[in-house]
Amino acid sequence: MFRFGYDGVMSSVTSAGTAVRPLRKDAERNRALILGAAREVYAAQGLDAGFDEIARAAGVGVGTVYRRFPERGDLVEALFEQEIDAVVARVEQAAADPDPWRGLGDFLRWGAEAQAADRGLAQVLAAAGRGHERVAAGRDRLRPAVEALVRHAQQAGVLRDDVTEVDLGIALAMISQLGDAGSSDLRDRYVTLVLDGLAVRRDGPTPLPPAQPSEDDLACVVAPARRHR
Amino acid sequence: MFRFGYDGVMSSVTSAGTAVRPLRKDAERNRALILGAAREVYAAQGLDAGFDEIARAAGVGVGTVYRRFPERGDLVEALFEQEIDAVVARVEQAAADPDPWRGLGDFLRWGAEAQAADRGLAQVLAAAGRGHERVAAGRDRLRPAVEALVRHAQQAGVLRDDVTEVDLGIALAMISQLGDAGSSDLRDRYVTLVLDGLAVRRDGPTPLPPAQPSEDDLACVVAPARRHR
Amino acid sequence: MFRFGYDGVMSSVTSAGTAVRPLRKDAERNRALILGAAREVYAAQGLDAGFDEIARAAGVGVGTVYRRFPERGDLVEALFEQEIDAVVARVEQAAADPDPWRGLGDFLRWGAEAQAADRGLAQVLAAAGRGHERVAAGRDRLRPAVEALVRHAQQAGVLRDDVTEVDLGIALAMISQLGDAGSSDLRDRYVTLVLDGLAVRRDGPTPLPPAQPSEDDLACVVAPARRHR
Amino acid sequence: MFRFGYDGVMSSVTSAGTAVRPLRKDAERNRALILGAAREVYAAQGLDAGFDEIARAAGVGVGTVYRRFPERGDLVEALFEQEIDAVVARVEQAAADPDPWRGLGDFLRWGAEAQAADRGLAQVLAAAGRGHERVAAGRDRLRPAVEALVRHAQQAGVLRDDVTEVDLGIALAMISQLGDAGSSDLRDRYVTLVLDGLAVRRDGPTPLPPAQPSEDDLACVVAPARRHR
DNA sequence: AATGAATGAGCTTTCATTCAT
DNA sequence: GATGAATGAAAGCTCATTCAT
Repeated sequence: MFRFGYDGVMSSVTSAGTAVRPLRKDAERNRALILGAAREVYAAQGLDAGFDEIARAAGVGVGTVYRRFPERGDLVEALFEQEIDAVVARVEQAAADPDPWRGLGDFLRWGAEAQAADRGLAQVLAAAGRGHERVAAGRDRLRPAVEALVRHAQQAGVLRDDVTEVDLGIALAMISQLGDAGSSDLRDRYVTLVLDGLAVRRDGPTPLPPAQPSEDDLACVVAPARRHR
Repeated sequence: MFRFGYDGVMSSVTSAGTAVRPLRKDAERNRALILGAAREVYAAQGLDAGFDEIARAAGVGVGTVYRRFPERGDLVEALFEQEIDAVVARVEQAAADPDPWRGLGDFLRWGAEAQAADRGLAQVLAAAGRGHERVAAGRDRLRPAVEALVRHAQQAGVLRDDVTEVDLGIALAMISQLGDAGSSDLRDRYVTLVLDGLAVRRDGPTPLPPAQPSEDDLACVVAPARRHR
Repeated sequence: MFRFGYDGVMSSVTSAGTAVRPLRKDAERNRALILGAAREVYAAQGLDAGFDEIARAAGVGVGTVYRRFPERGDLVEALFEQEIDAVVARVEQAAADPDPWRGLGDFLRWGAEAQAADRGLAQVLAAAGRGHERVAAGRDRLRPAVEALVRHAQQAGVLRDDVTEVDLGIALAMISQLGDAGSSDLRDRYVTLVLDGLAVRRDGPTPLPPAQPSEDDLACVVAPARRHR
Repeated sequence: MFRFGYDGVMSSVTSAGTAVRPLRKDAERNRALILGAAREVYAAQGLDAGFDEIARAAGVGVGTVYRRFPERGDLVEALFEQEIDAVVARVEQAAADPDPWRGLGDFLRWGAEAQAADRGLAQVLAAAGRGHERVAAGRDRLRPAVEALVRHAQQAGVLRDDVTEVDLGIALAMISQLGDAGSSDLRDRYVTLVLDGLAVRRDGPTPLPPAQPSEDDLACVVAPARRHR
């Protein structure tokens, strides 16, 4: 589903392969607790959540969070690094689909759901260019996978030739604007619309689920960019 | 261009026609000052800006802002009411275009620019369902105009039949995710993509400006949902 | 005795004569409360005391302290400005003494007591060169008075000619090292020693009070530069 | 010059001769490392420096510092014990000078420099009475030496008869107020002043180096009791 | 015994809202 | 009705000390 589990990779080796001194066992455990809690809290509240709250959710002291992630960006980066793995996996799966168009659609639908379920993920992914080393490294891992997905679909003649890997990322960002309020069906509706825009050619529109968005779906489907308290 | 001017309508009468006790002249003047300042401040900083800042920009005390708009939502609503007029005007202009497809495209392009230029507008529009009375009233004025735009385009056989007025609002919201960092050309690229999705049928893709989004356009085009400090 | 009272000067005019917009009456009252509390707290604990404590002592919220004195230095400066008035007054009184030597001695003895009674004063005076505008202004007011004191004593042929106003300040700083633990008599002992160093010539030592410093007077007379917790 | 070297005395036996269970060899090594580091860190930052910093400088864990010196005072005491040896040596050298006045002066000048060079030493010496057993023991070793110095100078008729060993300690403490900012010459100026106060009689003032303390020497010569941040 | 990770109280600072003037 | 000073809860962060490894 849409939870990104801790991948179990010992953090003594970052995904990029850089070797660092392994953490003590308890420190490692806490690091994992913190990342897990951060994911949960960020998912629910977005990246603005305070360290205090994350610490409480993780069952550790604030100091511990600060020790492990001296600045907020460090935590976001570490989270990004974990989540990027899940995204990469999903992209590769999509690229491997014998029907490239279905693969592409599945990926976008998944992205819509994942971002709807995890407010923080959407922000982290939107930040995919900012931040530094590790985020860059994450993007470096992501890029080839998305490129493959795009290439396959283009070679199959279903995805328009003038879009690139970057465009797919931006499409995902636009889709993330669909918040978590509406139904999954409703989100599909707009993913389908975007997909129709990405298609090489169409003889007619792809049927849009659901039948009709209700009058106040607008009210509820758009991501509450920010509560107006 | 993308500034929404104060429409001059005495606020002693809401657009919906409800009569309320008119404000003293100086109070009315302050109300206008505050709304003007709010638009300016919200445009630059988004709806998170504090009342303090708005008060300073308006040249009044914070207390005055609170008296006039007891809660933040009230101010957003009042702003929405003003801005909705500009949007309505733009939609009507679009609907009047002899070429309905061009009208639709022009409107979306305008919406992309307007929201890029005014961070608060994007949030206000996204909030188009929340809030109560006055927002509802605003939407009531907006709906027919957008419906006309949609109907015209559909009757001309260019806009797919399965989209409604609501879908256009949501499309606008998705587009608002494209922040103000990239070029206008870059924004057009994605508006074009969405338009291609909205078209009834296409024999091929509409050329996308600009030639190619650079690798880090992703970084800069997506609206910084929130700085991660 | 060694308390420096609020001088009652409306703070709408700084001692240096610069005119500023007068504070609202209640703000002025709070300002005075804060300064009074700060003096009390600083006297007892030194300049390291937190704003929280001062706010509590003053009976106002922390925010009020921050509003009035955005950074710690501002508060110290304001305090310095008030206290400098008391010092100037004392110096002038000393300089007016028909017996210049007695005047000088009285002043140093007073300085020893005042600094013993107010740990913060000692630090503020020691800072007499650091800090900025207002401190500089304070020193400018202080200098002529001390110069007069020095000049009178030198013209009377009792104070050595090779010392200046600056030396007196430094002597005071050295004396401040005698904390508040010992008796006033004990402090006098060392003031007398310094005075004997400042005298033009002596046929013999001036009698030192008290008879004999006890073995552990050393322990208790020296200012606890810092508790070793 | 003003560094106090570790005297090499095995600390398994306190200077006072009390036998305690000897430490394991590695523990003993760590103890020495910690003391060395503490001296260095305290010299630079004063006694407020945290155990963390000392541990890092010593290359051991904080826990080790706490095990060896359960409270800060213990470390200060141990340091005092080491440094007292250097002071004793210097006092004895001064007392042995054929010219007792020169000996006394040299000692005070040395004390001024040593304390200026080592912010922690000044505080440790000022603490010469607080703390318990070991400090008392240290003082017991120091006292006779200083008494000898005083006695010699008094017998030679140059040092006033009404001062004692204790007074010399306090004079040193006063001198320590002269920080490390000014020149050595400047410090000499005030040592000379104090010496003039200690002299039995003078026909005139001893020339004070340097010619004139500049206006802002006051600012820089006085030990910054504490930064006001 | 050594280690350094964990702790959490405490201090600083901000800011949305209230309220005395 | 207008003002902006006051408020105090809340968030950020540090650091002396403890304790699991």
